[in-house]
Amino acid sequence: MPIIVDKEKKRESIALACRQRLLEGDINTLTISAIAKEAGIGKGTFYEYFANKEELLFTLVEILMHDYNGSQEQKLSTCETTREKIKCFAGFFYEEESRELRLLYKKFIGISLLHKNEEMRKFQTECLEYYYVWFRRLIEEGIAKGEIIPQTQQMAKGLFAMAKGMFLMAEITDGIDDLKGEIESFTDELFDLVERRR
Amino acid sequence: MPIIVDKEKKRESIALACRQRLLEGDINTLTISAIAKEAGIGKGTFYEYFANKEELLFTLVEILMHDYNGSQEQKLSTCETTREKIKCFAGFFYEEESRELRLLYKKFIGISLLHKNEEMRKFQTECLEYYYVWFRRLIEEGIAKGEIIPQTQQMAKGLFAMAKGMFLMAEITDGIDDLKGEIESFTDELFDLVERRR
Amino acid sequence: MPIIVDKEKKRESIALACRQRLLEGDINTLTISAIAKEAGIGKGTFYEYFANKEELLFTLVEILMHDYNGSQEQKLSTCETTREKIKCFAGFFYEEESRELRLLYKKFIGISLLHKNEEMRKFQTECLEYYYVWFRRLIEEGIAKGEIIPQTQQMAKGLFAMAKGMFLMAEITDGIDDLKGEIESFTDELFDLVERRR
Amino acid sequence: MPIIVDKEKKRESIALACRQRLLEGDINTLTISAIAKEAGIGKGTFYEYFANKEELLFTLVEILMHDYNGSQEQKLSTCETTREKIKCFAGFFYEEESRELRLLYKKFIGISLLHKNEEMRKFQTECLEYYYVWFRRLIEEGIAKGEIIPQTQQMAKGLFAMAKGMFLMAEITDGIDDLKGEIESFTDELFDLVERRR
DNA sequence: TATGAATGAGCATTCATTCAT
DNA sequence: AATGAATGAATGCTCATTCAT
Repeated sequence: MPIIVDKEKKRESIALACRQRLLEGDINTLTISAIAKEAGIGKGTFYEYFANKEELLFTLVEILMHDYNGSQEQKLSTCETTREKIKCFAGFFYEEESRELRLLYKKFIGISLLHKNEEMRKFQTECLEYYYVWFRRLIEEGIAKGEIIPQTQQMAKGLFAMAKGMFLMAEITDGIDDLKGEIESFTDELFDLVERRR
Repeated sequence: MPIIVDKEKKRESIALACRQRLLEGDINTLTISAIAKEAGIGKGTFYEYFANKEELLFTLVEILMHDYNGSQEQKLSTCETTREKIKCFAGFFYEEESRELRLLYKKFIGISLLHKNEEMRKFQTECLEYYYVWFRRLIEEGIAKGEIIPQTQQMAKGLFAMAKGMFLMAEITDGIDDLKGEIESFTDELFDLVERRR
Repeated sequence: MPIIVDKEKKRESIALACRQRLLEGDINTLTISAIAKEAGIGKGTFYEYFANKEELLFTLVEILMHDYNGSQEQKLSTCETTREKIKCFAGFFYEEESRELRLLYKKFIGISLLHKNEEMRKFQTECLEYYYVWFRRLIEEGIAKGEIIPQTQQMAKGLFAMAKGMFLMAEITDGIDDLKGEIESFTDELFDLVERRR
Repeated sequence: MPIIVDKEKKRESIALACRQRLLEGDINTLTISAIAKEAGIGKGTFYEYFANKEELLFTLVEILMHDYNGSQEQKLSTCETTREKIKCFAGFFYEEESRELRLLYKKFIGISLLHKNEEMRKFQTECLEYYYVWFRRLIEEGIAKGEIIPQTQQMAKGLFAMAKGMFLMAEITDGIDDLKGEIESFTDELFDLVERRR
């Protein structure tokens, strides 16, 4: 009888084996040979589990994202005010905890900007949707609790975009020294304006 | 008597010759051979004017940016309110006029996110500074004229980041249908909050 | 009690399972993986029944040839004159009935021409002998019945070669539109010359 | 100023350098690396002159064919009767002189039978046409000179096909010991039948 | 007996870069 | 100054075959 392997488990283990290399270098630097060596498998074996290098990247992001989401959900539940929750949420862009995922995400965006890859686009859209829905729910709760004014709802996407834009600017220029400060201060300013005075 | 060629002029003409190809495809797609053919020069000649492909890209962006800045300056001078000026400024991210420059800029960011290129980083920082200074001046003028409240100053970077983040999200996902609308509506909401009632 | 499988039966069923794929594509296109999938067996199992892909091809040709020979024998028995019999015999090269076998045979010849494969050569020789003996018997009968002159005997191989050559030319060039017509007309011309006037 | 090479000359020299290898082995055996080594060039250089391996094969056949055609034309001019000319023509299939070309031609047919290659088909059709036209002219001359009866014209293609079929059978089976004898004897038999008695 | 996971040798192809002229 | 012929390192990918179970 043949050896039966848990394909999904092995996929993940291969992806995880490349984690360090993928964080350090560019995906183009990571050759199939290197992947195979890193994962301790043969070159041909890689293709038994992935159709191409991009798929490996997807898999890795999915794993890291799944892990992160869990811990993030917990963290959010400890926040009291909406303002805190938003800040906690934005922590993705600067907290140590999400460093790896962030690094990968950054590269993801890079690839997306350079290549017209439909798979990638779909994946990015899904990620965005996922977090955006989450984010909007925070705002809704804030409004429901009377913490913030309803107009804030319209600003949700913009607030979200601000954090992302800030992060990316920080990544590619020397113009932003204190990313956390910048994001939080903008958020605070905005909240000072939209929060109901009580 | 040797023909004296204006090195800089030739550099520009070579870069400009690749404009179309660079807009359409990825920079990796554009081989040195293709550049040479496109510019009507020999492959070896390329290396007389550029050290590598990135340099050609820099040159092209500089040219397009220079052109754009001129027309943008004019346009801004016709705006009356600060709010209008900001919107006009953000037009970079969606106006037809800046389409080409935007496309290139997008690819620029992509490359910057993927590779640790010091040259690139410097260039990006300069670009950012250039526009950011400009942008802040708009805000300052608005405050001076009493159109907006002083706190807006602190929000300048964030507003700027929002537009950029919005643009990039639109580029890599299907989640933003109406980029112009999104940017303008956030700007409007914010201005409604920060504008001094007169 | 182990299940006793008729090895030969299984060989045939595997070969037959690949019939379609073998007719459509090149033998190099048909990978061992594909064979296994097509036959619903494991890749390793293939090697239990065949030493290599060529063997599978042999088996398939043998099966189809055996079937064809049966029906051909019947058909020949309904022909009256030797001329008709020869034509019926040559039908192999253009009749719908033998299409599949012909297609495979063609590929067989292709392989034989490209590779020095002793197995293949033996197989081809046997096939040739088989048909040639048959063919010569037809001629002999014709002579015995007084339909054709004895010299025809010497021409048997040539007539046979003509049909094959015609077929192969038709397969590899656009120079022969009406294969059946060409073969029959040559045969007729020849028979007009060799037939005893009665 | 750059080095200017006669592209056509170099193409031919590369093709010729592979002559031996191509005659000995299969075209699949001849890797690009081997070609490069054989021709004393770099692997990349091969692609400067040929789009793929098939093109190299074409080129080689064209060269050999061109050479052969010249000497064949001469030989034919020394034949007196049409019968002799036909035999001389058929010499292609067994004379020592055409051995190399024949070997290549055989492989050509093999490839054509195995793959649906439009380029190849075109090439084969052209070769066939070329020789066939030549062959038919021989027959026409024979008729004009009153050596053979007009019906022979109709048999031209068949005679041609016979020689080819005979040759191919000889190549792939052990059934034909004396190719020259077989072709000549069939031709003789036929000529005895079609030649005007004088 | 049957299997399918694992493998790695092997190949075509690309392209930045060099350098003789 | 300009050129383009030459190059070979580098890479993604395929697939027949093996073998532990």
